[in-house]
Amino acid sequence: MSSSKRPTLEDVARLAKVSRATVSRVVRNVSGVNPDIVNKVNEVIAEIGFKVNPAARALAGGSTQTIGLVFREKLSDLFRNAYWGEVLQGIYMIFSDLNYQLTILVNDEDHLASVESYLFNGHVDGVLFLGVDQDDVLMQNLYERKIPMAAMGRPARNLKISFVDGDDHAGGSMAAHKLIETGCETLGLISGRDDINSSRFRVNGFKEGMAEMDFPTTNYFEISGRFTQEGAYLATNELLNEHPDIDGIFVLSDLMALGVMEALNERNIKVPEQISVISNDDSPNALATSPKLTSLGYSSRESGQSGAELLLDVIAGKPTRSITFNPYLVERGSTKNAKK
Amino acid sequence: MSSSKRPTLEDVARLAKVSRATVSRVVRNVSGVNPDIVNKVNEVIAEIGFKVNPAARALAGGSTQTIGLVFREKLSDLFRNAYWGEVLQGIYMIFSDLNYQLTILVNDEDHLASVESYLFNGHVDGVLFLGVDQDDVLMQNLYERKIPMAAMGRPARNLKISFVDGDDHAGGSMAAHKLIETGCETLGLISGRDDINSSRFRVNGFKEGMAEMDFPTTNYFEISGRFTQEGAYLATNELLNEHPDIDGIFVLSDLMALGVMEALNERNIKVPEQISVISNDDSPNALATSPKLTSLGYSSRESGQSGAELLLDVIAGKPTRSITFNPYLVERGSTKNAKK
DNA sequence: TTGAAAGCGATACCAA
DNA sequence: TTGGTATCGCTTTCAA
Repeated sequence: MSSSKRPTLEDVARLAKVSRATVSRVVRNVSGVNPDIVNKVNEVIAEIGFKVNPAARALAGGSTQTIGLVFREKLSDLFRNAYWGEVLQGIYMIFSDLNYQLTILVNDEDHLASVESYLFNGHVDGVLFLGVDQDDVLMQNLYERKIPMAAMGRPARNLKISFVDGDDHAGGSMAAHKLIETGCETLGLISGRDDINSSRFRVNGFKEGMAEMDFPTTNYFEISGRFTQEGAYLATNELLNEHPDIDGIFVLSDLMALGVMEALNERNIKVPEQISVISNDDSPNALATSPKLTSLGYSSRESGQSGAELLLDVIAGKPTRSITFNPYLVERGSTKNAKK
Repeated sequence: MSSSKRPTLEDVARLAKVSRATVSRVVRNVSGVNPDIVNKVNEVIAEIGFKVNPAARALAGGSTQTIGLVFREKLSDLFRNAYWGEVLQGIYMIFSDLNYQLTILVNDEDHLASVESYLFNGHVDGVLFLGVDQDDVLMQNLYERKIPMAAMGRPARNLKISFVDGDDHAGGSMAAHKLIETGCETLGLISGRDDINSSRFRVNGFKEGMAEMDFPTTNYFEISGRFTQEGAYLATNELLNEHPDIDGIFVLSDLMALGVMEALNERNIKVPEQISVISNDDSPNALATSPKLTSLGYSSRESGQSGAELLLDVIAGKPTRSITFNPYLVERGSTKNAKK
């Protein structure tokens, strides 16, 4: 009796005794259809288990129901950073509820051309950037083509796109205050990469925090850990070789903090007795060390949700906007208590 | 002059003075087309920058060029496990070269229905499982519908599907040998979840290893860490409370090992002097502890590549097959040297 | 080996 | 508010 093929709009139309156009309207929730007809059509749809064919829809000019997720790091690096897992979880929650598919795109030199061609060719309804470079070619190009997008992280200033970000500047400042308040007298900062905005912002915030506390700039030393565990390990050793009197370290990510702790451990330096450490992300990585890390964070899962919602708004044609999350400091074992 | 729209097959056909059908053949690399024509067509394609429209292709019954990646864990948990990053990196390498898109699917209770409907509705050419449950409803259902698939990990025995796996049994055995050889006399094992095959296999392998070494079963204790860091932390404490004389621990994943080390640290137990620890995965997580973890591994990135290739074969209609990677033991600081 | 033409299953414009 | 219908761009018989 029933054909072996999947039911189509046409089948629904025939059974409901209406036109395909009407069924299409019902399916897309277009207003202005007689409620009785809506019910009738929905009944038939449920009965025969109709599902729109996304390929047909896309071809006919409708939405693709897919979102391009652009990662800035190699996937293997990405997965070392539990922070992104939280973000992604938030993103997935929003999109999967709306039946959007997420497709993985890696924004590195090897894949730039293919990713770009993919994105330019109408495969996606919008693009969400996980992390932003200072000078992002892909983002720039997509921007020019007016492809709907949003970013987790602050884009270069000349791009008017929606984004969500932690207030990195404020976070950096908080770290400085905390370290100084707990008695540190010589500070080291393990930075990430200057081409990444959030990295620079945190550094600047840290400096401002020191200034606010009238901390002498001569007692402050900075080095890059390149946002990798290994890089931070090396950086820490270099930093301490040159400035053995450092007693407080601010490191810009939990992942790098792993490298810092490793170096400190090897040197038999007690944390926080000899050196206090403040990290950034408040990710599960911050719990993996001993002592556990005092870390700056903001709700990463929630921020992922916000990013998804921002993108959805852009796709819907709403104006771009941005959301900033205030940082909080989770005090764990790697810092001392504030002095009176 | 040039229309603002993307060039289509038809445009190519016109310019090359052949039929659409012929162009289609050239594009799909179908054999039996006059070489001269192939060249001509390819020239035109390059010239006007033609790209096939995937929606049209899919609608017309061709491939979708997308692969469904099925994750078994919540994304936030997944990202705590650097192991999967390596696997995914390998997978991405293969598929991105072939212009396949990867779409993220999470196989948990909340999403089962939507994921299933997505997969059943011809959105993908094939499905790759990242991790396998003992009793995987989704896999079972896809199997019945004969949707091309492959798995990272060993599926339930009644499903004839392609998979790649480490030899978990052998790995478990190696761990037992190593621990016993280095002088441990009371062994604890932090298992994962019994419903996950690789977990059970490792446990069985471990037991067999003990038997081979004539190790008394009365000196062996087992507890589940549920494959989470927190779970392993709790499990370790419970285990040591009941059996304080344990001097060797085998824990089934690096992630869980983080929890084990945390517990050991809190108890001021020296590793490996008082307790030796062997972990499993040889992932970046194994480097995050102090001392670093001796861990069982097999090339995870390579295995990801193999998984991708296996799936591609299935999609191409080749028979199912499986690949087993032999485990190796990376000795780091958490174990002692073997006694003479 | 090549071409003609019939779909594939929606969307959206234009009338009614 | 509803329906008719052209259209999207490609694949795939079937003939020639």
